[in-house]
Amino acid sequence: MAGSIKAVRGTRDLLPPDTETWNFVESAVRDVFRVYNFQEIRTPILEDLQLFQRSVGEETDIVSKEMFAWEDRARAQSEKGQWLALRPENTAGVVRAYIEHKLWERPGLQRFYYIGPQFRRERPQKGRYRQFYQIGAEVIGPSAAGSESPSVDAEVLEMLATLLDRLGIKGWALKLNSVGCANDRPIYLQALRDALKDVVGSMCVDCQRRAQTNPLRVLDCKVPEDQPIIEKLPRMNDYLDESCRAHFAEVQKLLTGVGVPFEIDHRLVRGLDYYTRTAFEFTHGALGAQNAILGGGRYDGLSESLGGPAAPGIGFAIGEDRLVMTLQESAGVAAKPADVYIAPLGAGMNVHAAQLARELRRKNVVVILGDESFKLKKSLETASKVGARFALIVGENEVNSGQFALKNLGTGEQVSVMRNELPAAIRPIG
RNA sequence: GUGGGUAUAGUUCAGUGGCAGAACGCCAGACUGUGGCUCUGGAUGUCGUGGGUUCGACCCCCACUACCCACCCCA
Repeated sequence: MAGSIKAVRGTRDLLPPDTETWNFVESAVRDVFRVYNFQEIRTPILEDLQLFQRSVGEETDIVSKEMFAWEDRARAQSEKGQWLALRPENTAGVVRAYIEHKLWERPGLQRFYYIGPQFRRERPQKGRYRQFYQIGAEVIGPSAAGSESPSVDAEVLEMLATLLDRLGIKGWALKLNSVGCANDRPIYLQALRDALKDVVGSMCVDCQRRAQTNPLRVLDCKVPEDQPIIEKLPRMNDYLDESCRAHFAEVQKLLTGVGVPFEIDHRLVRGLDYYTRTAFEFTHGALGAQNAILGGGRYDGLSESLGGPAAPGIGFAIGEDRLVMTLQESAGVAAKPADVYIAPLGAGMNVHAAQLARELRRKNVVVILGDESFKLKKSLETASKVGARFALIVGENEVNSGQFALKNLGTGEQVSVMRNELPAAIRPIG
Protein backbone atom coordinates (compact mmCIF):
# COMPACT_ATOMS: atom_id res chain seq x y z
CA MET A 1 0.00 0.00 0.00
CA ALA A 2 2.62 2.50 -0.97
CA GLY A 3 1.44 6.05 -0.86
CA SER A 4 -1.53 5.33 1.34
CA ILE A 5 -2.05 7.35 4.47
CA LYS A 6 -0.85 5.73 7.65
CA ALA A 7 -1.19 6.48 11.34
CA VAL A 8 1.27 9.24 12.19
CA ARG A 9 4.51 8.51 13.98
CA GLY A 10 4.04 7.41 17.55
CA THR A 11 0.28 6.96 17.25
CA ARG A 12 -1.54 3.71 16.73
CA ASP A 13 -4.93 2.15 16.23
CA LEU A 14 -6.31 0.02 19.01
CA LEU A 15 -8.21 -2.82 17.40
CA PRO A 16 -10.38 -5.63 18.68
CA PRO A 17 -9.73 -7.82 20.54
CA ASP A 18 -7.20 -5.52 22.28
CA THR A 19 -9.91 -2.95 22.92
CA GLU A 20 -11.58 -5.57 25.14
CA THR A 21 -8.59 -5.35 27.46
CA TRP A 22 -8.71 -1.56 27.43
CA ASN A 23 -12.38 -1.64 28.35
CA PHE A 24 -11.71 -4.19 31.05
CA VAL A 25 -9.07 -1.91 32.56
CA GLU A 26 -11.22 1.18 32.33
CA SER A 27 -14.29 -0.37 33.87
CA ALA A 28 -12.23 -1.81 36.73
CA VAL A 29 -10.75 1.65 37.23
CA ARG A 30 -14.17 3.28 37.34
CA ASP A 31 -15.45 0.66 39.80
CA VAL A 32 -12.49 0.99 42.15
CA PHE A 33 -12.26 4.77 42.02
CA ARG A 34 -15.99 5.02 42.66
CA VAL A 35 -15.80 3.31 46.05
CA TYR A 36 -12.97 5.66 47.00
CA ASN A 37 -15.30 8.53 46.16
CA PHE A 38 -13.48 9.83 43.11
CA GLN A 39 -15.51 11.43 40.34
CA GLU A 40 -14.61 11.87 36.72
CA ILE A 41 -13.33 15.15 35.32
CA ARG A 42 -12.76 15.82 31.61
CA THR A 43 -10.49 18.67 30.66
CA PRO A 44 -9.57 19.84 27.15
CA ILE A 45 -6.81 18.14 25.22
CA LEU A 46 -5.76 21.58 24.04
CA GLU A 47 -4.51 24.09 26.60
CA ASP A 48 -2.65 27.37 26.77
CA LEU A 49 1.05 26.60 26.43
CA GLN A 50 1.82 28.70 29.50
CA LEU A 51 -0.13 26.29 31.67
CA PHE A 52 2.53 23.66 31.16
CA GLN A 53 5.45 26.04 31.27
CA ARG A 54 4.36 27.24 34.69
CA SER A 55 3.44 23.83 36.16
CA VAL A 56 5.50 21.05 34.63
CA GLY A 57 8.42 23.44 34.32
CA GLU A 58 10.05 25.24 31.45
CA GLU A 59 13.36 23.46 31.93
CA THR A 60 11.95 19.94 31.88
CA ASP A 61 12.39 17.85 28.75
CA ILE A 62 8.65 17.48 28.53
CA VAL A 63 8.10 21.18 28.05
CA SER A 64 11.36 22.24 26.45
CA LYS A 65 11.70 19.45 23.89
CA GLU A 66 8.62 17.27 23.70
CA MET A 67 5.64 19.55 23.45
CA PHE A 68 3.32 19.74 20.47
CA ALA A 69 2.74 23.49 20.45
CA TRP A 70 1.92 26.14 17.88
CA GLU A 71 0.74 29.70 17.64
CA ASP A 72 -2.94 30.04 16.94
CA ARG A 73 -4.03 32.58 14.37
CA ALA A 74 -4.59 36.03 15.85
CA ARG A 75 -8.18 37.16 16.01
CA ALA A 76 -7.38 40.73 15.07
CA GLN A 77 -4.46 41.97 13.01
CA SER A 78 -3.21 44.04 15.89
CA GLU A 79 -3.14 41.10 18.24
CA LYS A 80 -0.72 38.30 18.65
CA GLY A 81 -1.86 34.75 18.44
CA GLN A 82 -2.16 32.59 21.49
CA TRP A 83 0.22 29.68 21.93
CA LEU A 84 -1.60 26.39 22.25
CA ALA A 85 -0.29 23.01 23.25
CA LEU A 86 -1.52 19.45 23.24
CA ARG A 87 -1.48 18.40 26.88
CA PRO A 88 1.57 16.29 27.83
CA GLU A 89 -0.06 15.32 31.12
CA ASN A 90 -3.33 16.02 32.86
CA THR A 91 -2.61 17.32 36.36
CA ALA A 92 -2.01 20.86 35.17
CA GLY A 93 -5.36 20.91 33.40
CA VAL A 94 -7.18 19.63 36.45
CA VAL A 95 -5.59 22.25 38.69
CA ARG A 96 -6.37 24.92 36.09
CA ALA A 97 -10.02 23.83 36.15
CA TYR A 98 -9.96 23.82 39.96
CA ILE A 99 -8.86 27.44 39.92
CA GLU A 100 -11.01 28.55 37.00
CA HIS A 101 -14.23 27.21 38.54
CA LYS A 102 -13.34 28.19 42.11
CA LEU A 103 -13.81 24.61 43.20
CA TRP A 104 -12.48 25.40 46.67
CA GLU A 105 -15.96 26.85 47.22
CA ARG A 106 -17.32 23.35 47.08
CA PRO A 107 -17.41 21.47 50.37
CA GLY A 108 -14.60 19.16 51.39
CA LEU A 109 -11.82 17.88 49.19
CA GLN A 110 -12.09 17.66 45.44
CA ARG A 111 -11.41 14.10 44.30
CA PHE A 112 -11.17 13.73 40.54
CA TYR A 113 -10.12 11.05 38.15
CA TYR A 114 -9.56 11.17 34.41
CA ILE A 115 -8.88 8.80 31.54
CA GLY A 116 -7.58 10.24 28.33
CA PRO A 117 -4.92 10.77 25.68
CA GLN A 118 -1.75 12.76 26.33
CA PHE A 119 0.86 13.88 23.80
CA ARG A 120 4.63 14.05 23.91
CA ARG A 121 6.88 14.41 20.92
CA GLU A 122 9.35 11.69 21.90
CA ARG A 123 10.97 8.99 19.86
CA PRO A 124 8.62 6.00 20.10
CA GLN A 125 9.69 2.68 21.54
CA LYS A 126 8.20 -0.18 23.51
CA GLY A 127 5.62 1.21 25.92
CA ARG A 128 6.19 4.75 24.75
CA TYR A 129 4.04 6.53 22.21
CA ARG A 130 3.51 10.11 21.09
CA GLN A 131 -0.16 9.73 21.79
CA PHE A 132 -0.50 7.69 24.94
CA TYR A 133 -3.21 7.25 27.49
CA GLN A 134 -3.13 8.12 31.14
CA ILE A 135 -5.49 7.21 33.92
CA GLY A 136 -5.02 9.56 36.80
CA ALA A 137 -6.60 10.91 39.94
CA GLU A 138 -6.11 14.03 41.99
CA VAL A 139 -7.09 15.00 45.50
CA ILE A 140 -6.94 18.75 45.96
CA GLY A 141 -8.40 21.39 48.21
CA PRO A 142 -7.75 23.85 51.01
CA SER A 143 -5.58 22.74 53.89
CA ALA A 144 -8.55 23.21 56.20
CA ALA A 145 -10.30 20.43 54.29
CA GLY A 146 -7.43 18.08 55.06
CA SER A 147 -5.67 18.17 51.70
CA GLU A 148 -2.22 18.11 53.30
CA SER A 149 -2.89 15.17 55.52
CA PRO A 150 -0.63 12.14 55.13
CA SER A 151 -3.76 10.04 55.35
CA VAL A 152 -4.68 11.25 51.86
CA ASP A 153 -1.32 10.09 50.53
CA ALA A 154 -1.76 6.70 52.12
CA GLU A 155 -5.35 6.42 50.92
CA VAL A 156 -4.32 7.11 47.33
CA LEU A 157 -1.51 4.56 47.48
CA GLU A 158 -3.75 1.96 49.06
CA MET A 159 -6.30 2.54 46.30
CA LEU A 160 -3.64 1.95 43.68
CA ALA A 161 -2.57 -1.27 45.31
CA THR A 162 -6.20 -2.35 45.35
CA LEU A 163 -6.61 -1.48 41.69
CA LEU A 164 -3.56 -3.43 40.58
CA ASP A 165 -4.66 -6.40 42.64
CA ARG A 166 -8.16 -6.16 41.23
CA LEU A 167 -6.74 -6.17 37.71
CA GLY A 168 -4.83 -9.31 38.56
CA ILE A 169 -1.41 -7.75 38.07
CA LYS A 170 1.18 -9.78 39.95
CA GLY A 171 4.63 -8.68 40.90
CA TRP A 172 4.27 -4.93 41.16
CA ALA A 173 6.51 -2.97 43.47
CA LEU A 174 5.77 0.34 45.17
CA LYS A 175 8.73 2.66 45.53
CA LEU A 176 8.37 5.57 47.87
CA ASN A 177 10.36 8.67 48.68
CA SER A 178 9.94 12.19 49.95
CA VAL A 179 11.36 14.90 47.74
CA GLY A 180 10.90 17.65 50.31
CA CYS A 181 9.21 20.99 50.01
CA ALA A 182 9.95 24.59 49.07
CA ASN A 183 11.47 25.04 52.49
CA ASP A 184 14.03 22.23 52.63
CA ARG A 185 14.65 21.24 49.03
CA PRO A 186 16.83 24.24 48.13
CA ILE A 187 19.09 23.35 51.06
CA TYR A 188 19.33 19.77 49.90
CA LEU A 189 19.98 20.81 46.31
CA GLN A 190 22.85 22.98 47.46
CA ALA A 191 24.30 20.11 49.48
CA LEU A 192 23.94 17.82 46.49
CA ARG A 193 25.65 20.31 44.19
CA ASP A 194 28.49 20.74 46.65
CA ALA A 195 28.99 17.00 46.95
CA LEU A 196 28.83 16.53 43.19
CA LYS A 197 31.48 19.16 42.59
CA ASP A 198 34.19 16.82 43.87
CA VAL A 199 33.07 13.57 42.24
CA VAL A 200 31.23 14.48 39.06
CA GLY A 201 34.43 14.39 37.05
CA SER A 202 34.62 10.63 37.39
CA MET A 203 30.98 10.04 36.49
CA CYS A 204 29.34 9.31 33.12
CA VAL A 205 28.85 12.10 30.61
CA ASP A 206 25.10 12.14 31.19
CA CYS A 207 25.65 12.72 34.90
CA GLN A 208 28.05 15.53 34.15
CA ARG A 209 25.31 17.17 32.15
CA ARG A 210 22.63 16.41 34.77
CA ALA A 211 24.80 17.88 37.51
CA GLN A 212 24.38 21.18 35.70
CA THR A 213 20.82 21.02 34.46
CA ASN A 214 19.00 18.94 37.05
CA PRO A 215 21.18 17.51 39.84
CA LEU A 216 18.32 15.39 41.21
CA ARG A 217 18.39 13.31 38.07
CA VAL A 218 21.91 12.17 38.86
CA LEU A 219 20.29 9.96 41.49
CA ASP A 220 18.42 8.24 38.67
CA CYS A 221 21.54 7.20 36.78
CA LYS A 222 21.76 3.53 35.88
CA VAL A 223 25.39 3.34 34.79
CA PRO A 224 26.98 0.63 36.98
CA GLU A 225 30.26 2.47 37.49
CA ASP A 226 28.44 5.47 38.93
CA GLN A 227 26.51 3.53 41.54
CA PRO A 228 29.12 3.55 44.35
CA ILE A 229 29.52 7.30 43.91
CA ILE A 230 25.77 7.93 43.98
CA GLU A 231 25.37 5.85 47.12
CA LYS A 232 27.66 8.25 48.95
CA LEU A 233 25.83 11.41 47.84
CA PRO A 234 23.66 13.19 50.40
CA ARG A 235 20.12 11.91 50.73
CA MET A 236 17.02 14.07 50.67
CA ASN A 237 15.81 12.15 53.68
CA ASP A 238 18.56 13.68 55.83
CA TYR A 239 17.56 17.18 54.82
CA LEU A 240 13.80 17.03 55.31
CA ASP A 241 12.54 19.67 57.67
CA GLU A 242 10.57 18.70 60.74
CA SER A 243 7.12 18.82 59.16
CA CYS A 244 8.17 16.96 56.01
CA ARG A 245 9.91 14.33 58.09
CA ALA A 246 6.81 13.82 60.25
CA HIS A 247 4.58 13.77 57.19
CA PHE A 248 6.64 11.11 55.46
CA ALA A 249 6.86 9.01 58.62
CA GLU A 250 3.08 9.12 59.00
CA VAL A 251 2.50 8.04 55.39
CA GLN A 252 4.72 5.01 55.98
CA LYS A 253 3.02 4.20 59.25
CA LEU A 254 -0.41 4.27 57.61
CA LEU A 255 0.69 2.13 54.68
CA THR A 256 2.14 -0.44 57.02
CA GLY A 257 -1.05 -0.28 59.05
CA VAL A 258 -3.26 -1.13 56.07
CA GLY A 259 -0.84 -3.75 54.82
CA VAL A 260 0.38 -2.20 51.57
CA PRO A 261 3.96 -3.30 50.93
CA PHE A 262 6.42 -0.60 49.83
CA GLU A 263 10.09 0.07 49.72
CA ILE A 264 11.83 3.35 50.41
CA ASP A 265 13.92 4.43 47.46
CA HIS A 266 16.07 7.39 48.43
CA ARG A 267 16.95 7.87 44.83
CA LEU A 268 13.42 8.09 43.47
CA VAL A 269 12.92 11.48 41.83
CA ARG A 270 10.15 12.74 39.61
CA GLY A 271 10.51 14.43 36.27
CA LEU A 272 8.07 17.25 36.77
CA ASP A 273 8.95 20.37 38.71
CA TYR A 274 5.77 20.62 40.73
CA TYR A 275 6.22 17.55 42.91
CA THR A 276 6.77 17.98 46.64
CA ARG A 277 7.03 15.65 49.62
CA THR A 278 5.59 12.22 48.83
CA ALA A 279 6.82 10.84 45.50
CA PHE A 280 6.10 7.33 44.32
CA GLU A 281 6.26 4.91 41.46
CA PHE A 282 4.81 1.47 40.82
CA THR A 283 7.04 -0.66 38.64
CA HIS A 284 6.62 -3.98 36.91
CA GLY A 285 9.20 -6.29 35.44
CA ALA A 286 7.47 -7.21 32.19
CA LEU A 287 7.79 -3.79 30.60
CA GLY A 288 11.29 -3.66 29.20
CA ALA A 289 13.08 -0.39 29.67
CA GLN A 290 9.86 1.49 30.40
CA ASN A 291 9.21 -0.31 33.66
CA ALA A 292 7.30 2.46 35.41
CA ILE A 293 3.66 1.56 35.21
CA LEU A 294 2.51 4.60 37.14
CA GLY A 295 3.97 7.50 39.02
CA GLY A 296 2.83 10.38 41.09
CA GLY A 297 3.22 12.47 44.15
CA ARG A 298 2.24 15.52 46.09
CA TYR A 299 2.20 19.01 44.56
CA ASP A 300 1.56 21.40 47.38
CA GLY A 301 2.57 24.60 45.62
CA LEU A 302 1.15 23.97 42.17
CA SER A 303 -2.06 25.94 42.51
CA GLU A 304 -0.22 29.06 43.64
CA SER A 305 2.23 28.85 40.76
CA LEU A 306 -0.77 28.88 38.42
CA GLY A 307 -2.19 31.96 40.09
CA GLY A 308 -4.65 30.16 42.32
CA PRO A 309 -5.08 29.99 46.07
CA ALA A 310 -3.13 27.59 48.26
CA ALA A 311 -4.49 24.17 47.38
CA PRO A 312 -2.23 21.30 48.34
CA GLY A 313 -2.85 18.13 46.44
CA ILE A 314 -1.65 14.71 45.50
CA GLY A 315 -2.16 12.67 42.40
CA PHE A 316 -0.80 10.06 40.07
CA ALA A 317 -0.85 9.02 36.45
CA ILE A 318 -1.04 5.45 35.25
CA GLY A 319 0.40 4.71 31.83
CA GLU A 320 -2.61 2.89 30.45
CA ASP A 321 -0.72 1.57 27.43
CA ARG A 322 1.82 0.03 29.78
CA LEU A 323 -0.82 -1.29 32.12
CA VAL A 324 -2.58 -3.03 29.23
CA MET A 325 0.77 -4.37 28.11
CA THR A 326 1.54 -6.01 31.45
CA LEU A 327 -1.96 -7.42 31.53
CA GLN A 328 -1.49 -9.01 28.13
CA GLU A 329 1.82 -10.51 29.20
CA SER A 330 0.09 -12.55 31.86
CA ALA A 331 -3.47 -13.23 30.72
CA GLY A 332 -4.68 -13.53 27.17
CA VAL A 333 -7.64 -11.54 25.99
CA ALA A 334 -10.88 -13.39 25.42
CA ALA A 335 -13.24 -11.72 23.00
CA LYS A 336 -16.81 -12.10 24.10
CA PRO A 337 -18.65 -14.39 21.69
CA ALA A 338 -21.95 -13.41 20.14
CA ASP A 339 -24.96 -15.33 21.37
CA VAL A 340 -26.54 -16.15 18.05
CA TYR A 341 -26.00 -15.89 14.33
CA ILE A 342 -29.24 -15.50 12.43
CA ALA A 343 -29.14 -17.22 9.05
CA PRO A 344 -31.92 -16.06 6.73
CA LEU A 345 -32.45 -18.71 4.11
CA GLY A 346 -33.81 -17.74 0.74
CA ALA A 347 -35.44 -14.74 -0.91
CA GLY A 348 -37.65 -12.64 1.28
CA MET A 349 -36.24 -13.97 4.55
CA ASN A 350 -34.16 -10.90 5.47
CA VAL A 351 -37.19 -9.11 6.82
CA HIS A 352 -38.12 -12.03 9.06
CA ALA A 353 -34.54 -12.27 10.26
CA ALA A 354 -34.51 -8.54 10.99
CA GLN A 355 -37.71 -8.82 13.02
CA LEU A 356 -36.30 -11.67 15.07
CA ALA A 357 -33.02 -9.86 15.57
CA ARG A 358 -34.89 -6.82 16.84
CA GLU A 359 -36.88 -8.90 19.32
CA LEU A 360 -33.85 -10.77 20.60
CA ARG A 361 -31.64 -7.71 20.89
CA ARG A 362 -34.29 -6.00 22.97
CA LYS A 363 -33.83 -8.90 25.38
CA ASN A 364 -30.07 -8.29 25.45
CA VAL A 365 -29.21 -11.18 23.18
CA VAL A 366 -26.07 -10.45 21.14
CA VAL A 367 -27.07 -11.06 17.53
CA ILE A 368 -25.09 -11.28 14.31
CA LEU A 369 -27.28 -10.93 11.27
CA GLY A 370 -26.57 -12.92 8.12
CA ASP A 371 -28.00 -12.37 4.68
CA GLU A 372 -30.58 -14.24 2.64
CA SER A 373 -28.24 -14.46 -0.32
CA PHE A 374 -25.89 -16.74 1.61
CA LYS A 375 -26.17 -20.46 1.22
CA LEU A 376 -26.91 -22.16 4.50
CA LYS A 377 -23.52 -23.83 4.39
CA LYS A 378 -21.81 -20.48 4.20
CA SER A 379 -23.97 -19.04 6.96
CA LEU A 380 -23.09 -21.83 9.36
CA GLU A 381 -19.45 -21.65 8.45
CA THR A 382 -19.40 -17.93 9.09
CA ALA A 383 -21.34 -18.36 12.31
CA SER A 384 -18.80 -20.73 13.76
CA LYS A 385 -15.84 -18.69 12.51
CA VAL A 386 -17.03 -15.53 14.17
CA GLY A 387 -17.61 -17.45 17.39
CA ALA A 388 -21.37 -17.35 17.72
CA ARG A 389 -22.73 -19.81 20.28
CA PHE A 390 -25.90 -20.60 18.32
CA ALA A 391 -27.08 -20.44 14.75
CA LEU A 392 -30.73 -19.62 14.18
CA ILE A 393 -32.11 -20.69 10.81
CA VAL A 394 -34.84 -18.50 9.39
CA GLY A 395 -36.29 -20.16 6.29
CA GLU A 396 -39.72 -20.65 4.84
CA ASN A 397 -40.32 -23.78 6.90
CA GLU A 398 -39.63 -21.89 10.09
CA VAL A 399 -41.61 -18.79 9.21
CA ASN A 400 -44.63 -20.85 8.17
CA SER A 401 -44.59 -23.20 11.16
CA GLY A 402 -43.41 -20.77 13.84
CA GLN A 403 -40.88 -23.40 14.91
CA PHE A 404 -37.30 -22.25 14.43
CA ALA A 405 -34.26 -24.42 13.92
CA LEU A 406 -31.70 -23.48 16.58
CA LYS A 407 -28.32 -25.10 16.34
CA ASN A 408 -25.78 -25.16 19.16
CA LEU A 409 -22.50 -24.63 17.35
CA GLY A 410 -20.47 -26.04 20.19
CA THR A 411 -22.22 -29.39 20.48
CA GLY A 412 -23.80 -29.61 17.05
CA GLU A 413 -27.13 -30.29 18.67
CA GLN A 414 -30.09 -28.82 16.83
CA VAL A 415 -33.54 -28.25 18.27
CA SER A 416 -36.82 -26.79 17.12
CA VAL A 417 -37.95 -23.85 19.23
CA MET A 418 -41.12 -21.77 19.34
CA ARG A 419 -40.55 -18.13 18.49
CA ASN A 420 -41.44 -16.84 21.96
CA GLU A 421 -39.12 -19.32 23.63
CA LEU A 422 -36.08 -18.31 21.61
CA PRO A 423 -34.60 -15.81 24.09
CA ALA A 424 -34.74 -18.36 26.88
CA ALA A 425 -33.29 -21.08 24.68
CA ILE A 426 -30.41 -18.87 23.59
CA ARG A 427 -29.69 -17.26 26.92
CA PRO A 428 -30.95 -19.62 29.64
CA ILE A 429 -29.32 -17.43 32.26
CA GLY A 430 -30.62 -13.90 32.77
C1' G B 1 18.31 14.47 19.72
C1' U B 2 21.96 9.69 19.59
C1' G B 3 23.01 4.42 18.45
C1' G B 4 21.65 -0.57 16.49
C1' G B 5 18.17 -3.66 13.72
C1' U B 6 14.28 -4.31 10.17
C1' A B 7 11.17 -3.17 5.60
C1' U B 8 8.55 -9.13 0.23
C1' A B 9 0.64 -11.24 0.11
C1' G B 10 -4.35 -9.56 5.08
C1' U B 11 -0.64 -11.81 9.03
C1' U B 12 4.08 -14.35 10.31
C1' C B 13 8.15 -14.92 7.43
C1' A B 14 11.43 -17.69 3.43
C1' G B 15 13.98 -16.31 -1.12
C1' U B 16 17.49 -15.72 -5.76
C1' G B 17 21.66 -10.64 -10.34
C1' G B 18 17.23 -13.60 -15.09
C1' C B 19 8.85 -16.08 -14.54
C1' A B 20 7.37 -13.65 -7.02
C1' G B 21 7.24 -18.05 -2.72
C1' A B 22 5.43 -20.98 1.96
C1' A B 23 2.31 -21.33 6.17
C1' C B 24 -1.90 -19.37 8.26
C1' G B 25 -5.96 -16.32 6.89
C1' C B 26 -9.51 -14.91 2.91
C1' C B 27 -12.89 -16.39 -1.40
C1' A B 28 -15.12 -20.40 -4.24
C1' G B 29 -16.33 -25.59 -5.13
C1' A B 30 -16.85 -31.20 -3.54
C1' C B 31 -25.38 -32.16 -6.56
C1' U B 32 -30.79 -28.88 -3.79
C1' G B 33 -31.64 -26.51 4.01
C1' U B 34 -26.45 -27.96 7.98
C1' G B 35 -20.50 -25.47 10.17
C1' G B 36 -15.92 -27.39 12.63
C1' C B 37 -12.23 -32.22 9.86
C1' U B 38 -10.63 -33.35 4.91
C1' C B 39 -9.87 -32.54 -0.40
C1' U B 40 -9.68 -29.31 -4.87
C1' G B 41 -9.31 -24.64 -7.06
C1' G B 42 -8.68 -19.19 -6.75
C1' A B 43 -7.45 -14.07 -5.63
C1' U B 44 -4.24 -10.63 -3.35
C1' G B 45 2.00 -7.85 -3.94
C1' U B 46 4.38 -0.93 -7.66
C1' C B 47 9.12 -6.85 -3.11
C1' G B 48 8.85 0.81 1.87
C1' U B 49 10.12 5.55 -1.44
C1' G B 50 13.59 7.92 -4.81
C1' G B 51 18.02 7.61 -7.34
C1' G B 52 22.47 4.80 -9.11
C1' U B 53 25.43 0.29 -11.07
C1' U B 54 23.94 -3.47 -14.81
C1' C B 55 21.87 -6.11 -21.07
C1' G B 56 18.76 -7.08 -16.81
C1' A B 57 17.88 -5.25 -9.67
C1' C B 58 13.14 -7.80 -4.97
C1' C B 59 18.55 -9.03 -4.65
C1' C B 60 24.40 -4.87 -5.23
C1' C B 61 25.40 0.69 -3.93
C1' C B 62 23.59 5.65 -2.09
C1' A B 63 19.91 8.70 0.02
C1' C B 64 15.24 9.22 2.29
C1' U B 65 11.12 7.51 5.11
C1' A B 66 8.68 4.35 8.41
C1' C B 67 8.63 0.72 12.15
C1' C B 68 11.12 -2.06 16.18
C1' C B 69 14.81 -2.06 20.20
C1' A B 70 18.04 0.72 23.33
C1' C B 71 19.97 5.62 25.22
C1' C B 72 17.93 10.25 26.81
C1' C B 73 13.45 11.28 29.30
C1' C B 74 9.06 9.66 31.31
C1' A B 75 3.55 7.10 32.30
